Order: sequence, then structure tokens, then C-alpha cells
Amino acid sequence: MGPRERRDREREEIRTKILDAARELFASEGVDSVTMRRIADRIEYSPTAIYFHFKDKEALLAELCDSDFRAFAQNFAAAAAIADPMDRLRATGRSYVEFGLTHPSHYRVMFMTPKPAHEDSALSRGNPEEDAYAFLKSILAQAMAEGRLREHLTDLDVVSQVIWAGVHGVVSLEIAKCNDAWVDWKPMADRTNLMIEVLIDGIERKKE
Amino acid sequence: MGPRERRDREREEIRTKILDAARELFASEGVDSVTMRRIADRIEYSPTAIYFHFKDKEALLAELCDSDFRAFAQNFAAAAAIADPMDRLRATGRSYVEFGLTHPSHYRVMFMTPKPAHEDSALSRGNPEEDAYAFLKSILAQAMAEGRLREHLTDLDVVSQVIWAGVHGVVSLEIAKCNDAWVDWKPMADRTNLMIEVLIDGIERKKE
DNA sequence: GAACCTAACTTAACGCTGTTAAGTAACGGA
DNA sequence: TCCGTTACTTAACAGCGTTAAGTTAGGTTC
Repeated sequence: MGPRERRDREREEIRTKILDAARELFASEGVDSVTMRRIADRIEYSPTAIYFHFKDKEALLAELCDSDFRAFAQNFAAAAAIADPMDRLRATGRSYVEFGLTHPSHYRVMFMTPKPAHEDSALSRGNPEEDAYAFLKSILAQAMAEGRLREHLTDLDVVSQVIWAGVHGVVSLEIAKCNDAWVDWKPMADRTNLMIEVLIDGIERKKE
Repeated sequence: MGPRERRDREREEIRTKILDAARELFASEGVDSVTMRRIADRIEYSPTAIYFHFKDKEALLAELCDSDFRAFAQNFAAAAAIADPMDRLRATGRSYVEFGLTHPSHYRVMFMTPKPAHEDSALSRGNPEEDAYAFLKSILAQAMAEGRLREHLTDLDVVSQVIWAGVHGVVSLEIAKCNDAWVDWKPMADRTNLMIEVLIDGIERKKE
């Protein structure tokens, strides 16, 4: 079974070569520069060779996205070490915004671009270390278990989705509209801080 | 001075004809279907004729955006009639979300797509009836004047931008990620309600 | 009225895109 | 040795935004 394994390995190698080339183009020149022909140029193959390894451009980008999601989730490792759930939530929010501002191109593709379905993913969903949404949910689950959330907040998913939407709103508005002059944009840090503060204040149970 | 005026009028007519065709294509088949060639087909001109009336495709879309922004701002007319600023804020948030869900294509172009500068606009900025951001700001200005906002909230722009980001987050996540199966999406109405409630709770001054 | 000029187009083309069809080598298995 | 699969290549198609060059109609000027 030597040749077969070697062939499989070679196939995997050129696959990752394509992905690496795409990732480099994407990071350095933006999503619009990622064309099949430019990827092919980089790896010194013909453009059509890519279609032997990926169904089409969309499938290629989707697979790029998967690894980006993994990097995104690992971005929260530092925050994960914080014991207090509310403080962990604060740190997670800050990490989230930081990731978006540091990798705006990735953020756009991951969270600001509608994609048709894309169900088949190599990511282990539900695992807080690879699935950022599961990570957020686990924080709120602990907060709820410890009685730190308001009484009427019983649906973990709704709360998670609103928290997510809050920080996502700050990041995505910044990415999409920071050049628009008709808004007197205040410093990003101020917006981030107030958003996190408002969100936490809105879900935290008040002491009497 | 007859002929000259007639010529100017004709020029304006074909201009709006182009815009109307683009708008129709855009609304019915999405932004990707708006191509110079398809617009030209609709109005029975050659594609290049459009370039005599618009610098390029981007300028055409920018002008479409302007009228969309006007429609967007007028969407808040009903909410504007509410006297209490916090209730007006609630109604405005709900109108905002409703607009986004009813016109996802427009919303995407307006608020989810980075555009290079685009400063020249026919919109009267600062006028709450045409500028939705100014409208939001005017609500919060009244709230602040009436002592309804927390003491530490002194910067009207920061508060406005966070409120905006909150509802924008709910809408844009819905538009971009509603097909993603790795999130157990809860009903849009629940997310909207909780977001508005959390935001208002986070900025409203508490009675003692 | 004739010449001229310019505004408003058209046709043809360029260079780019994603993608497919058809052809060609190389190589493992029967 | 033959055969079929695998992994490609070259050529091409249809579409895109955009530009260059040519055409026609209409107002202006002598």
C-alpha cells in the first residue's frame, strides 16, 4: 500500500499549497485579489488545476474560512482563563473586537458576507475551544448557573445571540462605515467599552 | 432658450430611466444582477451609453444609495410622532430592524459594504428627516436634556453609535448568518426585543 | 443655406473574471 | 502489455466593467 498512500499525501500537499497561496493573497491584498488565476500563478499550476482539488472558488473560500474560524476561536484562550464569568465575558468581548479590527478582511468574509448554506465543515461544533459561539454560551451558562443573570433571562441562546450581535455591531459598523463622513465617529475604544458595559448591565442581576 | 432646456430635461429623463432600471434589477434580483449590460438591456440602450450619464458603476450605485437612504430615514416618520424619548427610541429601533429585514439587499449595500469615501451626496445631513443618524441623535439629545440618561453618559455621539451598533448587529447578523447551522438561531423578534431592552436598560437613568 | 461643432449615442474591442471541454501524459493494477 | 484512473494542460466560453473610435442628429454661426 505504498504508492496509494504516497499519492494521497501528495494530493493533500498540493491542496494545502493552494489554500496557503489563497490565504496569502487574501491577507495581503484583500478578498478581491483572490482569483483562481492569481492563486494558480503563485503555485505555478494552471488555473484549472485548482478545480481538481476544490469544487469551485466558493468551496475554496469556505475551507479558508474554516481555518480562520479556528484561529478566531483560539483568540479567546487568554480570556478563557478568567474565573469570574462576567469578567470573562468582558474580556471575551474585547478580544472579539480586537480580532475584527486586526483582521478586517477575514472578519468580513466570516461575519459580514452571506453565504449559501455551507454546512459541511471540519470544525467541531459545540467545542468551546474551536467554536467561539459555544465558548460564549459556556460563559453565559456559568453566569446563569451562578445566578448572575436577571431572572427573566432563561434562554441561553437568545442572550448569547444578543451579546454577540452587540459586539458584532460595533466591529462591523467600523469596518463598513468608518469612512463615512456623515457620522462623527468617536474613538473605537469608547464605543467598545460602552457597548460591553451596556450589554453586561442589561443582563446582570442587580444586587438589592 | 427652448432647445437647451428641452435637452437638459431629456438628459435628466434618461438619467432617471437608468436609475430606475438599476433599482428594479437590484430589488428583484439582488445586487449581483445589477450589471451595466443588464441595465442597458432594460432601457434599450447600449451599455456604453450609461457612461455618458454616470462616471462608472460605482457612481451609479452611490446615487441609488442616496435615494435609499432617504427612504430609510422616512421609515421613521411614525416613530417620530411619539413624545416620550425612550419610547421613541424603542419604536425607532423596531423600525430600524424592520427596514433591514424587509430590504436586505438595500441594507447590505447601505450598511454592510465598505465603500471608498463617497462624500458627495445630495442628502441634507443633520436634518433628522433625511438623516437617520441625526434622527437618532435628536432622540438621545432630548433624553439627555430631560435627565433620562445616566450621569456618566455625556457624549451624545458615543451613545448614538452604540445604540446604532446594537440594532445593526442584530440585523446584519441575521442577514449574513441566518443560514449558518452552527448557531441555534432564536426567533428574530426575541433577539430584537432583548437587544432593545438591554440597550435602553444600559443607558437609562435609574430611579431610586 | 452651408459649414461646423458638439452632445448623444453605437459598435468593437481590451483585459479581466469563474468555469468547462477536450486533450495529454504518467502511473498503478490486471 | 494493456487498460483505466489520476492529475494535470491548453483552449475556449460567457460574462463582467470599461474605453477607443466611429456615427448621427441638432443647434450655432457665418
